[in-house]
Amino acid sequence: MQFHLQTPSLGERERMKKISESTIRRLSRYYRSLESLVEQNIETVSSDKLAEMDGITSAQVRKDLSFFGTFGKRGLGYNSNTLKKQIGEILGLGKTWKVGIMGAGNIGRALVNYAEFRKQGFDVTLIMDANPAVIGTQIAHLTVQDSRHTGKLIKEHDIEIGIVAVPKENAQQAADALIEAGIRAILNFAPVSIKAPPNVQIKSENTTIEIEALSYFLANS
Amino acid sequence: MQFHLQTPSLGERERMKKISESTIRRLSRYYRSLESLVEQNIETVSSDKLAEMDGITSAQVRKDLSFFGTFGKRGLGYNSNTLKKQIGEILGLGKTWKVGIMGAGNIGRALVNYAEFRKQGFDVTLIMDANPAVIGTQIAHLTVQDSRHTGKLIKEHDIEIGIVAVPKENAQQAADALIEAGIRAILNFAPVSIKAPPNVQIKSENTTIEIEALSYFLANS
DNA sequence: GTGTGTGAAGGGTTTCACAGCA
DNA sequence: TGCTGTGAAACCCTTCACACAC
Repeated sequence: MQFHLQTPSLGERERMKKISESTIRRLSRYYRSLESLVEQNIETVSSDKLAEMDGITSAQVRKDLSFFGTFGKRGLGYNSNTLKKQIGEILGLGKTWKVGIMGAGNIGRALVNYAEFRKQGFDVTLIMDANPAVIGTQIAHLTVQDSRHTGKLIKEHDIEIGIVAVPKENAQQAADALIEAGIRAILNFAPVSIKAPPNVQIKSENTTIEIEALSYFLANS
Repeated sequence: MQFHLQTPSLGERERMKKISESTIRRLSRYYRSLESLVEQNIETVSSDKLAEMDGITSAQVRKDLSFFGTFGKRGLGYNSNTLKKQIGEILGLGKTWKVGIMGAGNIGRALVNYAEFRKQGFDVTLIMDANPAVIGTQIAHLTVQDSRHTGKLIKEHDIEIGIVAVPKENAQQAADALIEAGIRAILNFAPVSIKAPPNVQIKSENTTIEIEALSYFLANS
């Protein structure tokens, strides 16, 4: 892949200065913007345009990209489709990731049907719950499995990313079961922070925090 | 309220150095941790303990609080219940905020029933959709309203916080309708960035970004 | 001329370390 | 003694500004 000629390899990148969390998140945004440009058949894009689409500065866009290689043509800009693929590669979207969900409540069920996931290569192939009344029921193409067998199920389904979608009281326990089963990347929807060893990556989606930030804004302006 | 004696008033705070987004988000986390301590009848807490619960440093906790006043007793720590109330006050949780949802799909429906919202004083009293097949149907205690009447509905229900839970193609348009109706705080669940005038605050919940950050981590380690 | 890539400057946030008070 | 509150230092991230390539 031509891409690899201009981009540092994984090994090199590991030796390099650590890439910041915010850069990664913006990359994900650029990716989405580029997707939309490609759909509209817009072949070329400048850092200025990309910045405007995401409400940031063009210098930020160029700096973010510069950590991973040089992707543009001076005086011209970037090829939308090529840049999209290159960012996709950086983000690890080149492969399909197998995703397993812990908790078949509102959130768990919604995520099984979340079209954006499959579109980006996240394949939900397992959903588990502890409630006997829920185990065995069908959610789209999946049958809810018994979370007492987490270890076995995770291995059988080759799950690489775990999602915690259980009530906050059980969140740590659910995460522990996933980690125990070898999962090293967890997306947590419960409104508590989860403890994990440093080799396990946890990201949280916490609606309460977002809406309280809005509350703060409204209360203080 | 005794609290106001030691804490800068809104007016004072406005004149002060702007509080960072991350500080606000951490405040929201401390609030949740304190809630749990209060439930366990733990009366006193140190910045160290609070930090440990949230996986950060104690200096960070003390610094965050110091922007708003002095809440602790040297050599002792903080009173859990008092600090909880004080942070709640800062975050504007002293009042009930009326919330309106745009979009009665999976996410919209899940949010109507989200217990954590009501618990923190966010009261969902309106849900709207554009689809005639959905308008008029019941979701818990709410009847789905016609989004063509957004302006009127928002005013009738005194909505202060809007939630965008429509497909990404319609997200900007949905936000525009809310802003047009006078909404100044929007929580966006669509995976696109929304443009708004500077006096309107937008927070986004973007699951795709979080899971792609996990993908990056797995692909690069 | 146009827009990228990037060192250097600037700004902001976190961590340090300790004075001060219970 | 123990833990808070906080200036100062360290660190990190963003913005600037311009050489350079197309």
